[in-house]
Amino acid sequence: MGTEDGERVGLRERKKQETRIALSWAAIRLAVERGLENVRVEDIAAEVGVSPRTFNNYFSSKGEAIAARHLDRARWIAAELRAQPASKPLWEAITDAALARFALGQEGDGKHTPDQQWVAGLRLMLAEPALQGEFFKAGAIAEAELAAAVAERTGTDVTHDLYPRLVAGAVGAAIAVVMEQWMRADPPVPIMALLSDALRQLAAGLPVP
Amino acid sequence: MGTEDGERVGLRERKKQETRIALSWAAIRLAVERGLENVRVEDIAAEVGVSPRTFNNYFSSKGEAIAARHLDRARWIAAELRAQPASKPLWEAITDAALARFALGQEGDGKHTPDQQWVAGLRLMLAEPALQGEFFKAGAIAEAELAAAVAERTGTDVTHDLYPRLVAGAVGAAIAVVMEQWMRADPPVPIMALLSDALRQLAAGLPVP
DNA sequence: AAGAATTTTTGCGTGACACGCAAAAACGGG
DNA sequence: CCCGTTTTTGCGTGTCACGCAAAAATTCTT
Repeated sequence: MGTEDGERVGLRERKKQETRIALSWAAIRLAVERGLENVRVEDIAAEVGVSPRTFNNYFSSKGEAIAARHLDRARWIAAELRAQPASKPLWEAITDAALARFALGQEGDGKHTPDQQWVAGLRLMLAEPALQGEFFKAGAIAEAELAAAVAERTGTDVTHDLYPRLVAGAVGAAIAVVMEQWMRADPPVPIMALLSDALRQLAAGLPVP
Repeated sequence: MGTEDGERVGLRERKKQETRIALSWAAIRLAVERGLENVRVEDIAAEVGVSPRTFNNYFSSKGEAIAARHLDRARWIAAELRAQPASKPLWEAITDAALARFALGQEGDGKHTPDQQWVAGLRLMLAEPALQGEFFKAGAIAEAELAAAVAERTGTDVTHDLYPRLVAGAVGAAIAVVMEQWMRADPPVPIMALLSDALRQLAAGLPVP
């Protein structure tokens, strides 16, 4: 066991992550192009230049592969919260953390969003019933990590106290609602505005408007 | 078409609902007893006295069958909210509606809970990764109905306003957290207490305790 | 009440999938 | 440059979801 914990990225791990991500993106791209039903596992594997059997070494289903990108992205929110200065009040920190993760796709100029692919994937996951389960499951995993981060920050206990998971759940729900709303806003509205608005309402106790 | 809208329950629909529910319960019971992996669709169908093919006329997967009971139960919360007097403030109405739906399994006497089966199913759905997706999906459907009820009551618009879905999402998350906490509370704690506490915290803006 | 018209159930066939297992290939370290 | 470990791959198997059309059941019509 040569290196300690600090440098855990063996050149091998790196490679694995790369194919993992490549498989995930390939799955999304193909599903968006031809529709989920017209994509076989075989196609995804071929796209990445890997055997069909190998696909199942990374993901146990098409849906999991597609949701993987969403999961990774959602995980980062918890990490971002931990990175916030401890002095910042909780809700402010949460808002900043969430906003930091969504600083994308909001410029209206000619610049084509690089995450257009991700948005398409999101739209797909919300539309296809076969994917919705995986989508929510990913959200739940991210919420668990967020709950841990909240517990850390507030000095509460994830297993005994309701509070951290309550916060994580509410925030997760808010993000989900915001993303959905943002995707079908006909006169496009900046996602940051929606998000900070939603979180503000949450922290205000969701009073009847 | 003889009867109006009032009596829409044809004797036929009734029968369908019955087999649907029977299939669902059978799926839960078998999965709880032997573990999900050791239950084939064939077994569930046999249990109800119906052909395997018919099972798939009702549910498109084992998971969906198991989650069906949860879905039905969750749906009732929206209905219960609509039944609350319009004069009651929103959060009070929501709390009462939710509590009404969970007035079960909380007596500590020798009486064996009739919903023990349901609790076992719930535990199963949270434990088995293959079921979690369906579980959350059911929650999302119920949340959508709850959002509609909230919109009705508050005079907001489900499609344009963030508010009703925000409330529904937060309440859904709270219920999920409460159920999870309740199921693994070692000194059993009444679910009603947990639930009203969680909702109170929500309505208070989730201040750091 | 008997036949007609729906609706539901069923059987069969098909395409796809997830996964266990063991051989083969790739890779990293000494 | 060879050895041990990890990863990839091929193959076989059991399960599953679903389309389709015949058969059975149930409701409606007159």
